[in-house]
Amino acid sequence: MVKSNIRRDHTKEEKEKTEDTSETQKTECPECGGEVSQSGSELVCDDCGLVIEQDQIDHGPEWRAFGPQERDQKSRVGAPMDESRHDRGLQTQIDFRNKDAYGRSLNASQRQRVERIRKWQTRTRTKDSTERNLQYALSEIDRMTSALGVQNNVRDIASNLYRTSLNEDLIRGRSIEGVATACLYISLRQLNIPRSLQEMESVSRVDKKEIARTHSYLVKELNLEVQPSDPKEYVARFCSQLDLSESVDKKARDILDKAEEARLKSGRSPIGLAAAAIYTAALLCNEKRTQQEVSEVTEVTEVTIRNRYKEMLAPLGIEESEKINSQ
DNA sequence: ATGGTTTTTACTGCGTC
DNA sequence: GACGCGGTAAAAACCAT
Repeated sequence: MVKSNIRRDHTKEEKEKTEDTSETQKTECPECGGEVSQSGSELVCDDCGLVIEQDQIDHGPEWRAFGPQERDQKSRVGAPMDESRHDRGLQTQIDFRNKDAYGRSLNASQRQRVERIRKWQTRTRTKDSTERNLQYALSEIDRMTSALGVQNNVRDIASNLYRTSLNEDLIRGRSIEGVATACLYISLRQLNIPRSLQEMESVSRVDKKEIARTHSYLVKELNLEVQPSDPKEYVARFCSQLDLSESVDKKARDILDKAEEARLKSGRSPIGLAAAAIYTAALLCNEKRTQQEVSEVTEVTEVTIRNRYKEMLAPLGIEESEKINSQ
């Protein structure tokens, strides 16, 4: 039901206020420019009678309540679904106590009955291999997210992704671990908090290669959009791992911006670029870290850092002399 | 499969502390 | 002599064809 009855006799300001919250923003008639008002489920021009909109969608509940208790009774919302549970946290729980709703103990036959129901409840909760698969995968995703120390929303997105790949029958012939890790990897990328394949490998039970393979497979099969990660997304994390100050962090981002202008990014690994930028930035800020130290936390070889660093020096023209001074 | 590009591995030489 | 760093060649990985 549309709240037309309230509309009619409102003063102008109040009318505008209510219109803001509703889905219609039109205040004047497109034909004659006259004032528009709500009539039943239609939006009608007061002057010419033109029906501007009909069959509007009411986003409110379809029931009516005449008091708080009634509202509580009729409301059907409850705890949110939890994507990280194999049944989204919607399973039925049967109390372990042998008491009825009033707290009285059950008699022998009732107790037997309840025990039988309870037994089947736990048996059917994870009813087939699919559900067991899901349960295992989700617990793995959970384990890996906490091992990586990222927020729980990542876990939910990864869980959801795993669920859809399971529904699409993409797991067949692949390890549950591999797919679970790939899902997590993709989710992290989508949320712009990327982790390198090495980092994924360190928390997963499968090797880098399989993660990468499964990742590209999932991306292809599910038509996901996973754009290459931005080197800047790694900077903050690596900087703090290296105990570098804010200014280095900022400098490294500047360097990456300049590197982008100089078209140095294409084809190069984002992490390699980030590593070199951090190395250079630390050098310029007199908080020097050795190539080896940077290499250790970024898991990029010193050779790559050197090569990127060398390339970056040219576009940073001014910086080169500075660098020579500091040495 | 293949060829081109990038990264890694492994090693050497140079200068500095 | 250990260390940081720059360089190199070859292997491995990666990518598009």
